[in-house]
Amino acid sequence: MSRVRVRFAPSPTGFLHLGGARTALFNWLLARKTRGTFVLRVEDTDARRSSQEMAEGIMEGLSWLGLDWDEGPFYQSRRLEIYREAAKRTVASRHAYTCFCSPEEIQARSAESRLAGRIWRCRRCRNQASRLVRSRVAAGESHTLRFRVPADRRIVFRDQVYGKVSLSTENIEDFTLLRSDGSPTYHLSVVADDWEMGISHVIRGADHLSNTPKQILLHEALGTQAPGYAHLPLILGPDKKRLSKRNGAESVLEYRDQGVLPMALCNYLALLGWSPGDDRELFSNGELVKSFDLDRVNKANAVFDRRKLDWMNSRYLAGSSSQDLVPHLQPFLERSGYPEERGNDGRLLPVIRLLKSRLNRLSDFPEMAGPFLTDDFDYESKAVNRHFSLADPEQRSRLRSRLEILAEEYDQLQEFNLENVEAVLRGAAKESGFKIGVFFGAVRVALTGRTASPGIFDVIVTLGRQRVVERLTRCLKLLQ
RNA sequence: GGCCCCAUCGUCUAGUGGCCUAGGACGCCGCCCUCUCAAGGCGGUAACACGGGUUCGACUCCCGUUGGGGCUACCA
Repeated sequence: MSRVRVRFAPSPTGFLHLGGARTALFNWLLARKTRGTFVLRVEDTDARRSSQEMAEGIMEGLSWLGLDWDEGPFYQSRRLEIYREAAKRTVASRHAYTCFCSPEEIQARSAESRLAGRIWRCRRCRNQASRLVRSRVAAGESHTLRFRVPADRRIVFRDQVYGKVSLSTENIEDFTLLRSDGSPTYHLSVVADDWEMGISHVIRGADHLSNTPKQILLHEALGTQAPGYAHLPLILGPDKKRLSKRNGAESVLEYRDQGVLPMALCNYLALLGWSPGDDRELFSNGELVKSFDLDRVNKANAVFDRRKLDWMNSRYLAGSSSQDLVPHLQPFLERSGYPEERGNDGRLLPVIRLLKSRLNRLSDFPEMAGPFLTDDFDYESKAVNRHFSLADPEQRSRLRSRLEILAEEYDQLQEFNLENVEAVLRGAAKESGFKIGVFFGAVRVALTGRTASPGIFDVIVTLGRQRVVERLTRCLKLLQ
């Protein structure tokens, strides 16, 4: 079997959205699984709509996801000679013809044909004598190059996902090869490049399924071998409509900025349209590569479900080592005003260890970690009201003195470890006469300002003796 | 409109003629664990779009209907 060479060929006219990322991922997975080559090609033949910024954004997205490419980026705008050469050959072999119709003219006539349920052909230009064509071109008349789609042929190809697909040429219009400015259009450049770059498998969205016969026709005309095709079902937004700006088609970098881990997104995307055939859902990068198989790709479109992504992300967060999370967490800490935590791993790591299993997104961390990173955190009024504002003055003073004693005990404690801390706190609760939940609740508020936190003993040990004593003492005045 | 493709719980999916009184996951609900909140464990809720065939037997094969998506550009 020949070497696998696949490509991801985004058009830099928009962001790398979920659909594009999934296409890139599947190409990458196949390349890595087969030890093949993953090529990045930027399809920027439409100069008007393409931009270098978009291209860079797409590459940033790919890099973030960990989808590294082996060759490229190749820009089609810098390979125009290849397409012009290919175009020339189609003219020489009479597979293409020069069309002098104006865009307006064509639009009107093709709309007309569509209404009649037919496909449009430019009968006028299709069979013009070549001498006349030459003189009109020489006279500077604006023109395009069109593919001469043969009459009444059935194009049949085998798609690795969809199986046998067939289409009659009666339903294929004479598509444009070269624009009036001489630049190639999509079909020409893909076909020329896929051949020139030795692409073995074209893996792309199913929106190209109907385009494939045109490209096969073009390969025929150029005398080149068509690659294998595998079309991927589309990813739909929550409303079951196609992904659009308002509907999940934002850049994947948005997910990064919202605190999604790249591996979590890859894992989630992999399961959109593909399944391993067993019950596994959480994959390491290596397992994904090993398990991936084009033959197990689904045909039906899939709806993107943010909640499942969040769940998966939370599993990755919980399963990551605290050390590995540090760099991912840094931007969120800085954004929340904890820039001093940079490089301060010694202080950060225990907090990550404590909180990582409760995070859904990286962005949840600063808020949750507040009481562990600074003394200047807020006491939730709800928490203070519920746990400190005891109506009974006797209870208030009892709680107050008990917390005061607790602070003293912690201050004096020999070794400030989990066992000792727990023993002391349980003892204090017992002595206080309050129910354990009530007493622990008060301590929790005193230490974190919240009603919810990790296990109180872990909180105490993570905060450390000094802060615990300080905070217990500090909150006494709330109980005056 | 024409052509192409698709169709299992709300969502992602397993299922390739009998193993299906349809399995897993997210979500949701309940219980357990428990100092709170998560996590975790256990249990529950919920689907073969519809109608015809084929067959001893259809979620699985065929046809149609309906629904959805795609293509129909000098966009990709």
